[in-house]
Amino acid sequence: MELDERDKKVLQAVIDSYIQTGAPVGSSFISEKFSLGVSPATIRNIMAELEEMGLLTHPHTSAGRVPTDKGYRYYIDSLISIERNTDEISSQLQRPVELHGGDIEDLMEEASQLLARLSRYTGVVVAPAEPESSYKHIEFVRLRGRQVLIIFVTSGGVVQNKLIGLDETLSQHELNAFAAYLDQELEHSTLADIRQRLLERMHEDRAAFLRLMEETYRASVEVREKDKEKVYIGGASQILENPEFADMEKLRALFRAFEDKYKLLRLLDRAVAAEGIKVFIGSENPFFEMQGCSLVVGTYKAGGEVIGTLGVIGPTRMQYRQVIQVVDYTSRLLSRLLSERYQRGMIDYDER
Amino acid sequence: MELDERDKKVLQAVIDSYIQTGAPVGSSFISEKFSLGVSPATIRNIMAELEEMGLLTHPHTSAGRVPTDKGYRYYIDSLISIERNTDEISSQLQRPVELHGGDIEDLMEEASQLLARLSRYTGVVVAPAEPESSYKHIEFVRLRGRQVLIIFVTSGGVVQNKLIGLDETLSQHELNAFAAYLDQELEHSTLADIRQRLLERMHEDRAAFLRLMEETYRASVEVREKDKEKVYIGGASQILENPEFADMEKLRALFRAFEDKYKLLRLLDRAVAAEGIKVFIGSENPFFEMQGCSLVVGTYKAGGEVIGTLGVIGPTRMQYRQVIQVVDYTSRLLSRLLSERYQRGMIDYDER
DNA sequence: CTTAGCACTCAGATGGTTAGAGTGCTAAAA
DNA sequence: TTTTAGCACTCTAACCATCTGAGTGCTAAG
Repeated sequence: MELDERDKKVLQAVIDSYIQTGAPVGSSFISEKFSLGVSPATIRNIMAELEEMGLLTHPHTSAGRVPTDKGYRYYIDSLISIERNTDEISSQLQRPVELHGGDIEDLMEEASQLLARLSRYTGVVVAPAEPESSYKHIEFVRLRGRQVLIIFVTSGGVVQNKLIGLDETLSQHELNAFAAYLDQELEHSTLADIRQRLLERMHEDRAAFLRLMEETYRASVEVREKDKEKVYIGGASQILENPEFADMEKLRALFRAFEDKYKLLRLLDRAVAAEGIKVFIGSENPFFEMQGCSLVVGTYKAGGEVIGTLGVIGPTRMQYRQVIQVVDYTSRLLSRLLSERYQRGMIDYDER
Repeated sequence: MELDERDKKVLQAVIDSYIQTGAPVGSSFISEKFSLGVSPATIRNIMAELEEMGLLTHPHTSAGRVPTDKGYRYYIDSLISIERNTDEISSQLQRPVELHGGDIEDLMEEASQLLARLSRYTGVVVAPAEPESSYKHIEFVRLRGRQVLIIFVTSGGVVQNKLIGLDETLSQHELNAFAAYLDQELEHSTLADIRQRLLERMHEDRAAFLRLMEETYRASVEVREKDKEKVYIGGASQILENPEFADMEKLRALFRAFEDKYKLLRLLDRAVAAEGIKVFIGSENPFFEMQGCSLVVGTYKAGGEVIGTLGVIGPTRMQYRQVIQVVDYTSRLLSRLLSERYQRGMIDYDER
């Protein structure tokens, strides 16, 4: 695909205009608004070339040109230069953004909403994966009656809790003893190990604690599941502002996709590999069979390590330049906050 | 408002038909399909009366009749008899529904999705309020480096956790001692008391624990906030299936309302007072300024006490009879599960 | 290689006509 | 007095024809 300078300029002009207005772009429009110093006729010739290469299309004979997915791809890969300039975004905000979620869940929720607010599309954040978490601590708290609260803590700081009712009364003392026993038995085990060992123990141990073990086992399973599932979506309603979603069929498909968190997750996770920001355009993505939708994904880190992904979903006709900046900005912001929070006292982060 | 038997039958016929088809109902249609033994002309006269009373309207001169909000109100209050018959719903399901969420959050999420699935509209569940929770237990777990996990447990079994980084290293031993100290100090205090006392102590105590106290204080504040906020919405996309939401403006307003959880919460909470099932039609509700939307709300209980609300949001033209049954069914189901879960060993619930 | 000129195409707007559904009213029938 | 048949009237939605304008593609001249 060899485009000379002028071809590139025309392609860029068409895509920029189309992103702006949403209407097919005609040759005379380009010739007038962009000072390329050539007549509409020449522009037409170039457009015809670009169409031949599959970068533009025609809705119908007498309409202007519209970018294809391939066109957007080229646009993003070669034409726009993204300024990694957080200042530009910061200055758009009346006051510096603050995320202050008390716990991680709140923080993720807020981050997804921030993405939505800044981009005017829909924000998505996938909670940190906890791949190598191991056993840290268990606690049984006796509440009124025979209720016992199981609190299961992993080395990564993930807490799974579960309220159960026992068939017989156990004192707090007995519970503590049993917790201490488990702490000792399971120290440093991985989640998989824990499950294995608990199963073994359940065949030997006293009946009184059987139920506790059983439930601890379940809690350990749920740690994994819970973590896997968490996808935060912010500003889903914003996407309705875009005229491209006037079509009910499309809209329904999109919202169903939002509800199918598992698919979204797989989609977002593909971006984890690389550290930069990735853009998936329209049909490019096999997991998200949504025509007309693009996705801008980035990652966030804590303590120098990539631990999760976040991004923006919008129509293919998206303000890519701005959105890429927004994702970049938010990913840095979130990374900084997480690092501050987790590592205070260990590492000094001073990139404010 | 005195309607004789025949008037009522006509009103019911009109509303039933309209709910079914979504199209304005004409006099001849009623006369034919419902065996009232009168001619269309008579039906027309009756319809005119009903219109005068504000129970029906006219989209335009030559169209059939459509119920007004007032009409629906009358319909629900006086015309439909709801069979509290869970069998009818159960038999609609291929297999009995099961909710099996590991923790409460999962359970609520599943319940909202169940509501949506059964009703074909959108399900909403408000998490149990924890009005009178008091202090139960605190735990500090040392993770790697200077990270400490604070686990704050209330008497109701709500767990708030928070990961912090300290400026200096404290041993697990020291942490335990401090936790024991707090356990003793704060035993049986209400949340408000705790905050009060922590603030007092923070002026006296050793600097080393100051940070811990501070964060414990914050955690106690967040328990409250976290609880307040949780609204689970299931099947929001389902509402798109209804033709009445083809109007983008309406749709946007609705989805924005879904995102404004706080408002939803206030709306749902109004239903807590009474135990039965309530229906809010269209404009009847001041908090939810949505024309064209109705809400069917119920409550759920644990151990005989009402602890939360749940409901279905759909268009005013809603299958009320079915939805009321669905809400009733789900509320019983959820109540039973919660009771089993919380109270196992204390009370025997055997209404399966 | 560029550009002016021109015929051609097609979507979308405009407007008039028609068919059909359903009403309200009146006067006759029960 | 109530019900009903009959009929004129109203309004929507669908259909069709027409028109306009935007924008193209092609050709031939610059």
